[in-house]
Amino acid sequence: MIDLKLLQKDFQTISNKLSRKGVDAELLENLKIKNEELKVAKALYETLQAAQNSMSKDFGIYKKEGKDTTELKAKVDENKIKISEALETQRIKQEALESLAMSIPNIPDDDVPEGKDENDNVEIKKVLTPREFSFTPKEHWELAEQNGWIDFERGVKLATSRFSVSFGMGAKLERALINFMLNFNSKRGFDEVSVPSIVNRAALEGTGQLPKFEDDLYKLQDQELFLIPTAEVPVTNLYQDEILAANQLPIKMTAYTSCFRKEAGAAGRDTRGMIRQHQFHKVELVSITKPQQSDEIFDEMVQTASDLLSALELPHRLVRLCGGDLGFGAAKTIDLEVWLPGQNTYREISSVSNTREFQARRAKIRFKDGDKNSFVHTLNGSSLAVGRTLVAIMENFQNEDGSITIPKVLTPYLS
RNA sequence: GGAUAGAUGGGUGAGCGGCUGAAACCACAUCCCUGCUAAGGAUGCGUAUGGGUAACUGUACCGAGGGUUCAAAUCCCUCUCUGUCCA
Repeated sequence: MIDLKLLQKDFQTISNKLSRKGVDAELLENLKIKNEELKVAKALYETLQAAQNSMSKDFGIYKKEGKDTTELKAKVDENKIKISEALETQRIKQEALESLAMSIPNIPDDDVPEGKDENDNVEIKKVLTPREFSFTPKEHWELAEQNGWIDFERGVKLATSRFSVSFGMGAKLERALINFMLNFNSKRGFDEVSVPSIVNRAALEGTGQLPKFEDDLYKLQDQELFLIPTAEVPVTNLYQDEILAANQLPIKMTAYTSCFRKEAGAAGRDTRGMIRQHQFHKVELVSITKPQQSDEIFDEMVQTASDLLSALELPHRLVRLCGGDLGFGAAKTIDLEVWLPGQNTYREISSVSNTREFQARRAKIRFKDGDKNSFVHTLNGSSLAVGRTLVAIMENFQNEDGSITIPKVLTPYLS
């Protein structure tokens, strides 16, 4: 959630910044007005309530002293009607404000490039050089089927389209990758956690998936519970509504979970293969930091994901997302894109974001900042998407006969 | 699924419907005293939000949501969660 005080104080700046994320100034104007209206309504209610409280106190004193309370009672009853009216207006204003405020995305950092969509993202650097093939490299689905690693039809049989099944070495490799990634991240100081795959509405509101993106989520039929679209949700919300001690920070965590996404609006995109599935494995990094250390930790997370790809000998590049491509909660994001020779292109395999205090404000995650409480910064990033890593391994390590060489670092995990 | 007990501030744990935003203890912070593997004393110490330069002060919050009342942590209802017992 954006800082309403800041909006009130420096409307133009906020509005300019958010316009880069495609937020209409009118919407913000509206938010500002709603905020002011709420303040007025609250002030009225509180004044009336103060009067009521003081009269009630008098009432007690009167009774004790045996004085007549008829007149006071009349006054108090009259005031009571005004209070209930004032309270109702305040409640309506509050709801209006909240529902609007919760749907406004985070303010992008100043160094976020201008741009409309992914075509305006800015490459930072390439890491490792893609190998030269003496033959035409195949795409991963062909290799996956040829090697008997992945069965797309049977996934559909069990569930629906965009589900797949891994067999044999395909399944083993997935498991090896998960373990390798978790160990790698642990060595970099990210503590391993294992969390629920189902979360409640408050958790999703905390990280920003709700209320705006309910269509992307799988929801349980009988309860207000959802399948997680990313481990970011349960892991970040671990500290929801808590005030952390300054010396607890930074908290750096890594978690493996399955992720579930409806991929609404992705019709026709990546329909073939396992680039875009409804269920996929992912190892995530989440950090909770003091504001002044979040940039440093952000870089550390990007570096960790990049080093992980390098350890797997996968060529990749770092891309700074432009304003228009930035996610709802992100102030800045760097994507890691892995080279896929079969597709002859770089594809997203990790996305590292600093949400600054956007999620912390929603999830009420604070820390003791000297003698006052401040919001923490929260960051998240994949390290890495397992399915896409498997895809990258297949395409980069393929041989002319369609067989696949296993990256050296994974062999200890496969014995 | 049924029965029953419970849910209070960082922790333990009091709390007659009004003087309770909440005793006490622990923890924590600052200071004092003293000095030896310690102890003692003083003060402060919940969260959010409004007003005020500040001192200070208004409002709300004792699992959540409703209700009764001039007045609710305290009474009533519903729900959630936890413990125990039964199936």
